[in-house]
Amino acid sequence: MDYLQGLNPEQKAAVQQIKGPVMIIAGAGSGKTRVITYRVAHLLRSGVDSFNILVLTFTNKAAKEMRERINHIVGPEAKNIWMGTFHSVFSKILRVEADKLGYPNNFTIYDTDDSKSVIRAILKEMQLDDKLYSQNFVYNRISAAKNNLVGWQEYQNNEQIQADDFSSGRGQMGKIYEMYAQRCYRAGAMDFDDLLFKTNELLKRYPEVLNKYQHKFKYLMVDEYQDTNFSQYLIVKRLAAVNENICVVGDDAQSIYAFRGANIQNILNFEKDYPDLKVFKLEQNYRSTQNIVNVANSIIANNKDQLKKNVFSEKESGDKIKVMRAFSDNEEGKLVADAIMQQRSTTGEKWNDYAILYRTNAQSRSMEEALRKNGIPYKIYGGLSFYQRKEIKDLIAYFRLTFNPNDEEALKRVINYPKRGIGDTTVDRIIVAADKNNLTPFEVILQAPRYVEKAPASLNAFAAMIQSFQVITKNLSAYEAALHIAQHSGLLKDLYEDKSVEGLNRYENIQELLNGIKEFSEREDIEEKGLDIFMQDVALLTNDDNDKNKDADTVSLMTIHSSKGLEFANVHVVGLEENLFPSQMSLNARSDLEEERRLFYVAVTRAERKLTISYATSRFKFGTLINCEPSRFLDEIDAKYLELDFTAKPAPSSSFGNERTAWTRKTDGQQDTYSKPKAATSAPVKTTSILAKAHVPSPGFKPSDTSNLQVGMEVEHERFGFGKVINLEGNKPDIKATIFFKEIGQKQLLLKFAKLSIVNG
DNA sequence: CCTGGATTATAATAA
DNA sequence: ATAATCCAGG
Repeated sequence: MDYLQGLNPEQKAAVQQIKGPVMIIAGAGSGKTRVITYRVAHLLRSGVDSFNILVLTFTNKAAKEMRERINHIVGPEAKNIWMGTFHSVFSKILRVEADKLGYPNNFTIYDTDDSKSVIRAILKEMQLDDKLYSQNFVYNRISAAKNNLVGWQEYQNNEQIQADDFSSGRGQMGKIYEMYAQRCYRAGAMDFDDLLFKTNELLKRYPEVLNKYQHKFKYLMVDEYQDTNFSQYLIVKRLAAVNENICVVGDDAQSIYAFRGANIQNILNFEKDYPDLKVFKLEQNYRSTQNIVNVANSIIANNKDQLKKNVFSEKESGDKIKVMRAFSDNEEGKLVADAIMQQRSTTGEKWNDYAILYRTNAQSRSMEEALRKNGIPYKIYGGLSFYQRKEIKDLIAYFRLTFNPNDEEALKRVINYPKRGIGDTTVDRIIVAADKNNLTPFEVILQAPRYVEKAPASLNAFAAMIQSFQVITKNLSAYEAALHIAQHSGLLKDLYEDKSVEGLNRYENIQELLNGIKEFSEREDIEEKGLDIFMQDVALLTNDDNDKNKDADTVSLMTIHSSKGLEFANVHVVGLEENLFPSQMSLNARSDLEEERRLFYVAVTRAERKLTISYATSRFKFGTLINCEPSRFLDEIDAKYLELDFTAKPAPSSSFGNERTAWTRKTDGQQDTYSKPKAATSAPVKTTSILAKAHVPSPGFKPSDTSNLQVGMEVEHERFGFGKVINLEGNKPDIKATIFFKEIGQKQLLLKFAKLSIVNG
């Protein structure tokens, strides 16, 4: 097959330029993926060994799609090509080389939750103001530092950074960063940013390792180059330094990951780093109608920072862009669902031809509800992934602990789940002892009586259980090992006994995970199939988990970020409101606002034939109804491309009770936002705490020994006041007393907890 | 040590 | 609206 046919001259030139540095500036819909896949095919056809090619992408979705397409063109040889996200490719390399950096080769990968949990623990220990040092702020600050290759030592020694931190009253940041790095190191764990940060360290400190990979990856390709951060940029630069066969593909207009440290300068840097590079510009859009492309161009024209290019379409001009106004978020969902319903019935398109794109995951709810009411099948991409569910994380934490007992976050997660009588107090003592004696928490537990006061016997049992897992999993397949751990940890039983709907669901999820592991055990295309191997990639998996419904005909719902690279015949972009899109957080800096605008550009350019934009004049946020203004982005579009549809009327009262109340409320003139009144009944009931404080204990109040308490005795309780014992029941440590208090009436108390002073007996 | 109700923070985007 | 966290009470 001649793969060069069907490419336009510029595309063809880019595909054929396989030597030296190449930059492809690819406008939206210009056949970028096509060029990359064909270029790989061309490399192979030109005699390049498939083992010498590395293709880097940003999302799992992109990597997967690219692999499928390359498979399709070049056949089984595609398997040998290294292809994946930055994170997955370099975690594989670190698995081989980690010992050089002092990490175990089976290091754990901490996900964002793990990282934040470590930070939370550190902040608590340091007793810092959690307003000033919020978990998110600290996390983002450390992440940004790592993405710019600033380690904790440099962080502490950098005057500029220190000055910034001190002036914002956060002088302890450097110390927190240090502790965080050391905690992770002690736990044998790398966070997401470490996967890139440590790769840089590796390539910098070990020239022979760098050399090895420079010669392995003789040909590099990087997709979405505009989204690389400094850390990624430097890895690529280092790897490419010898052969300089590097091809980057990107579109500055679609740079939407600055929040993750992406630096649009990397595209400009590229020209400086490789003065003899060849640049190709793909400007013809093959995806969308002229109207859609024109609208996109008119949007992006509002940005100052951009490379010059002229994206154009030669398709028909197409429909105008429809703008719908709704009165609430729920009504917006209804309008969208109705529009899809109606259009599909006249055109006979498939559900697959429709996508709903939004700025934030939280907006999916009103859309989902409306689709469900109309019986429209849909699939949500992104959001909470399968591997982020609590029960899945719990079981995986057991796996993690088995292979890396120093994994502190996994330990904290399961040490008392299912309940085995090891409470927070004991865990805190273990951590303190670990810090003091420079041990890992698990090492402390192994010698609990020596380090931990009042160590419960269950600690021993717990350690023994984990050790038994370590032994047993050695000789079992991944599936058998996983099942063994699920059963013997007690987790499976705990979930089985929960007969609630959610409990049933959780149990099924565990079964699903086990099934997934079983499939992995039975794969024939890989050599090693232990549970430890399965575990290596789990932290990097996102939602493309078990796509058993992959081919189902459904409407797609996703954030604009995750829609990048995809295309749909009909696209609804919803929630075009000030403070939502553009996001409120973006209004302070021009650069942030421009990124929002590029995001809007990405959204618009997903559409092939029909684009519909909508906004609501009010929506619920944090359970409160707020008023919304239409987005400034709407004003930026030349009106000649738009068709306004403001026919929607406020919904009738019956189905939108909430809103009706809200509107009525508003006309009171009392308030312009409205939240549901607190349940009226709750007001007068605040029993114990209010009443209890009414009693002032007698001076010199001291709890008595109540082991010989008898019915009829009079006692005083610190808060409940004076009372008389009217009944005693139960056995020794759990004796329950029924006492009639003068002020508040009858109460039942457990003697081992209640502090009672015997007044007379 | 454990539980459930009250209180509080949270929703900007992804690996 | 809801998940995480806190805290009193058992």
